[in-house]
Amino acid sequence: MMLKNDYPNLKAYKKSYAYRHVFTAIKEEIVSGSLKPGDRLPSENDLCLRLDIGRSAVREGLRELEALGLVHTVSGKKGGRFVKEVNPDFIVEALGLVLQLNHISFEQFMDARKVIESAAAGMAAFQRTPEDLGKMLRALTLMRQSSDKREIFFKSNYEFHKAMVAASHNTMLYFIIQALRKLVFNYFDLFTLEKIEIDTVYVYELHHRIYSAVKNRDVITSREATIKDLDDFCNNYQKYYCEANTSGV
Amino acid sequence: MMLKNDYPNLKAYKKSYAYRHVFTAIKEEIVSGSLKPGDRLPSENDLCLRLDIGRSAVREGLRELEALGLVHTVSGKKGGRFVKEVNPDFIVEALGLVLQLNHISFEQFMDARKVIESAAAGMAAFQRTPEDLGKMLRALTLMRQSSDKREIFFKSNYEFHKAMVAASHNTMLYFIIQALRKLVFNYFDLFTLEKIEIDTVYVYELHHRIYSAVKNRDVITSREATIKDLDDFCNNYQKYYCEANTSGV
DNA sequence: AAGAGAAAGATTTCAGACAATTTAAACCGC
DNA sequence: GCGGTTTAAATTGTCTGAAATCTTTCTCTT
Repeated sequence: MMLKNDYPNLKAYKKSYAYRHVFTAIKEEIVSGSLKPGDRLPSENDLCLRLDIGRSAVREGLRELEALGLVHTVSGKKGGRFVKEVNPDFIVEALGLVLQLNHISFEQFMDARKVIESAAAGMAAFQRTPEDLGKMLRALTLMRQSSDKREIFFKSNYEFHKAMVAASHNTMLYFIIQALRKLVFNYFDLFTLEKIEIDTVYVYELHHRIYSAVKNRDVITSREATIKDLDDFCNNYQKYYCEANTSGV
Repeated sequence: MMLKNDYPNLKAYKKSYAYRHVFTAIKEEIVSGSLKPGDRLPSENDLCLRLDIGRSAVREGLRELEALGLVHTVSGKKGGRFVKEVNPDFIVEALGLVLQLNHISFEQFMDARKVIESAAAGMAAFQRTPEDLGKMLRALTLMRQSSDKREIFFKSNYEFHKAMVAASHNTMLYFIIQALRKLVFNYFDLFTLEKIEIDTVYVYELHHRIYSAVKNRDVITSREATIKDLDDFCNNYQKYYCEANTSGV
């Protein structure tokens, strides 16, 4: 037997499956930087020719890349596959699955956030640069000015925390925390969030405390104020969540 | 025109793409629990018939599930797709991409681990139950007994930390930390790790300190000893990594 | 000039055939 | 009967060609 395979197959990828080869080949190009965010991948047919692989295998490989959030697909003319910006979306997806599959409660989730974000707050107080402080201050100022515009207030609150975590200068931590923040909106009852009333003056002052602590390199206060902020959020959520559950339907 | 679509299409999924429908449908079944870990999914052809969707679309949907680590594929007779145990593998993948794409250094990565694991150590000192202590003690005992067997020593070290993090009773934190631990071996120079010499008596005593602190609900010591452990690891790695780089090729 | 409609270029889907992989059963030689 | 070999079966993997769909762009009519 084994006549067909007497000679080595010219397709080097044959050690594994073809779709896997597509995945690793393109991932390599992205990781190495020869494909940058925004770049467009060759069309499916081009990839077929270039890699000497059928369309279905190419498509499956691309689908994996898409699932991992490295590329996104646009259909239609001028469409194609484009390399995505590095983003925490896949971490959000991954942690979201953990959340769902383990039926993790809101409290437990928030506990995790508290310890991680407060740690980042401590690091920020150590590592912050004047530029970091500038970004935080801009977001803070916007918070004060937009106390009557809920949307903008929330947005600048978000930006403040983003700047604060960035001030820790730890990219790993930054992505994990960003992912956890996004997760709140993806997996917990948004309707309840909508109803939460906020004392904008109080919230502003609390955030100003965080800002001052980071500025003064006061690790302790920076951590404590961050925990307080998340605690308030947690209590508010539960308060309104309970009210909704005991009164309604 | 538009004669064909005068009547609503019976395929409800048509709001989106077919492969997406496959993905969400099966993900739902897994999340809801009607498909449990170890269960086998219907074969590709069955899914084609059941969902009234072509095979390539079914395969692309399944490929996404596989990329997210929800199922794994076995080819051949008796093969098929099987639901995987909930595991941190896809978090590892996600964080690994962040690591690679941002060219995060070993030091920065370890800094992130330090703050998160020490936080978990603090929580463990609060939350630990007698059962948790039992698991930690078993791993600790194995460490002492296997001080001359490097493999087993490392393994029980790993188990000790696993038990410690589990004692925090925070599943979210548990998965994140497990993922970070695995990441070390996936993305940093393993050869250097191999060469690290360890003072097993010292390491044992440090871990015993962690154990005692958790047992005595001593949050501060629990955190500090955990940081010390990671610091040692970090220093050892860098020491041998530097030696390798300055002496060899 | 504006809007409807056709064309273009890409992805999406489908159907069907064939290849590869793995397991299980059938078949032999002894 | 036993052990090894061959064959068959079930499932995933791959390839191909055609058609459908989606979005942009151009064109033509009004």
